[in-house]
Amino acid sequence: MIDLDKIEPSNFIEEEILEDLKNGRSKEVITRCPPEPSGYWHIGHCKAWIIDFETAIKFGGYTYLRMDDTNPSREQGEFADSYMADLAWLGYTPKKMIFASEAYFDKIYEIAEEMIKNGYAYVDELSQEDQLKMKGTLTSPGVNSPYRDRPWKESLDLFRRMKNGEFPDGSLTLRAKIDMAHPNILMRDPIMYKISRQHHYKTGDKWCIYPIYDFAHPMEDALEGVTYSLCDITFRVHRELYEWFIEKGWNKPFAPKQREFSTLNLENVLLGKRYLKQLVESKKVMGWDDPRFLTIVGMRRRGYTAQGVKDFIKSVGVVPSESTIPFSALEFHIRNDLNKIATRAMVVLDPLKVVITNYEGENEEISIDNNPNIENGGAHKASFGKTIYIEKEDFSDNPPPKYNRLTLNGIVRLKGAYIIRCNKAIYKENGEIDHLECEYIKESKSGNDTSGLKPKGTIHFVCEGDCFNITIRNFKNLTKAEYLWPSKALADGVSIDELLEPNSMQESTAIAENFLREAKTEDKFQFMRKGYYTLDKDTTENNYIFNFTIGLKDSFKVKG
RNA sequence: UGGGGUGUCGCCAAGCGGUAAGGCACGAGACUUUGACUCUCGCAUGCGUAGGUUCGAAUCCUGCCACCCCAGCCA
Repeated sequence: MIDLDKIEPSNFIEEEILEDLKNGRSKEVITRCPPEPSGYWHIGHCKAWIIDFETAIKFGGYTYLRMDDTNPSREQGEFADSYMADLAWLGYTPKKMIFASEAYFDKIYEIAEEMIKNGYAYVDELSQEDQLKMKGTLTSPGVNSPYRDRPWKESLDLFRRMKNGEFPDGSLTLRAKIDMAHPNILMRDPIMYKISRQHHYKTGDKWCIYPIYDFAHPMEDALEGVTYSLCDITFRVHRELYEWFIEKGWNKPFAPKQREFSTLNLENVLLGKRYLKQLVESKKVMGWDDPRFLTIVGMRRRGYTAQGVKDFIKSVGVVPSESTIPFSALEFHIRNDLNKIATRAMVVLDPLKVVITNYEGENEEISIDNNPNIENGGAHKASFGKTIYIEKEDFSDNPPPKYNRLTLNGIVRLKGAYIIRCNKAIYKENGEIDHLECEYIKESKSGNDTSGLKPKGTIHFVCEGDCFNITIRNFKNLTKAEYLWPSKALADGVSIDELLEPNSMQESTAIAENFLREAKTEDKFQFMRKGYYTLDKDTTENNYIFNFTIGLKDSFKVKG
């Protein structure tokens, strides 16, 4: 049993729940994660699901995964499995996976009949256009339908015949009898059931009438025993209707509560389903799991961690007010988590050959810590020898101020190995550097340094004979930085080609220490001094592909 | 013009009548065999605005202003 006195509510919803629990309004916290199975989840959905699960967990309750599949024209069954996988990745296990259609259609229908008998609902014969005309406007009241006050027996008979398929699609509707002059337009006799002969992926052709969200959702919540139905702020105005249906349609001592929080708005991120779909279908990206997408599968392939995503969502907070989050806030949490878990490795992205002139014989073994931030994090073997490669940018024959790397006649430490001094740069005919000639300081071996030398910098390297070529997929933001709101830009008429950042994915080759051959798909690494990378699923034995996840912070600034 | 929601640092966000937490970003410095990490310091006389109540107001009251959402047989 949870000790209520020990719970610290972290937002306004939790405060209310705690209060309910303490005064007996609620006995337990049961939430639901109700996707409409019609597309892939993205980081925006994550916020809602994380709140659903975390809220329940905090109070010792649980969460159902409920497919909100009341509209046969939109849903496809193929997504259900992907949702389970996405939740598993986020680290959540639903109490049960439920298909609303399968589990509740019969009961919701019975409730509708009861409501007709109690005078709370009627069958309307008005066309969709006429209903719209009589709805009124934001500032003027609506007009009652001529069928509004027909005897309940007549409505019940018509409703049953609707169900039996006696009327064409769209000809009749079941409407809630509330108030056509209500200031909240949603309360002006909203539709509860429509006639639609579309094939449903789950219930097949069993039904030709389908309940509308506003009626179906509160009934599903109630039937399921959900105590807190958490949703985004869009539904704030629906709350009044939700409560009306609970009162008139459910009317039992227990009643679920709907509470709302604001949606997640991330700058520079394209999330609209139709736009992503367009990019996938036109092959401008690799698929729904393209690492440039912030779909869950995309983030996963990019190398983001579930923990990082969760930390980010939690940092944003649960409030009812709209907010806009800069992308750097997400990056901070991803980097932060990766720093804790990623294995360090040495990879040279842009190689410059270095010959150690005073080194003779076989390569020798050196040791690289897997992660200096983890106590007893272990280490792996690498090599040092006659020929090595360093980054081109780690050498300069004309160094800017405060340059801590290798210079002509300067010294630098090779990570995990020796201090070297550069004696000579050999140039090609075109003036570019071809390779360097350096000497190593024998008594400066890592962990055993008696040289007394104090180089200002440490650089990474790989050793010939103990390395292999890998493919790097470099990513930039999918859309141009000047479009803070990509979806809005598209809606405003900006073309997709104008919006897209050119060459946001580019492949290159790099040289990696042999240790990386052991990498498995989705393993996460920090290529020291460069950034975080993860092994892509496209990897083959002869072609290791690493996706660039995110760079390290870099406070070195070259002036001028 | 009706109804609902929201306004606290560049961006999030605590605050719930006792004198503005924290994080991101940014800047300065220390440390460092990753220019990472870590650490230290700086960063709102001010809480949309105008009044009022109070010994005391971001918090209570009143008026005004700004922004967002709502008229699918979508969710």
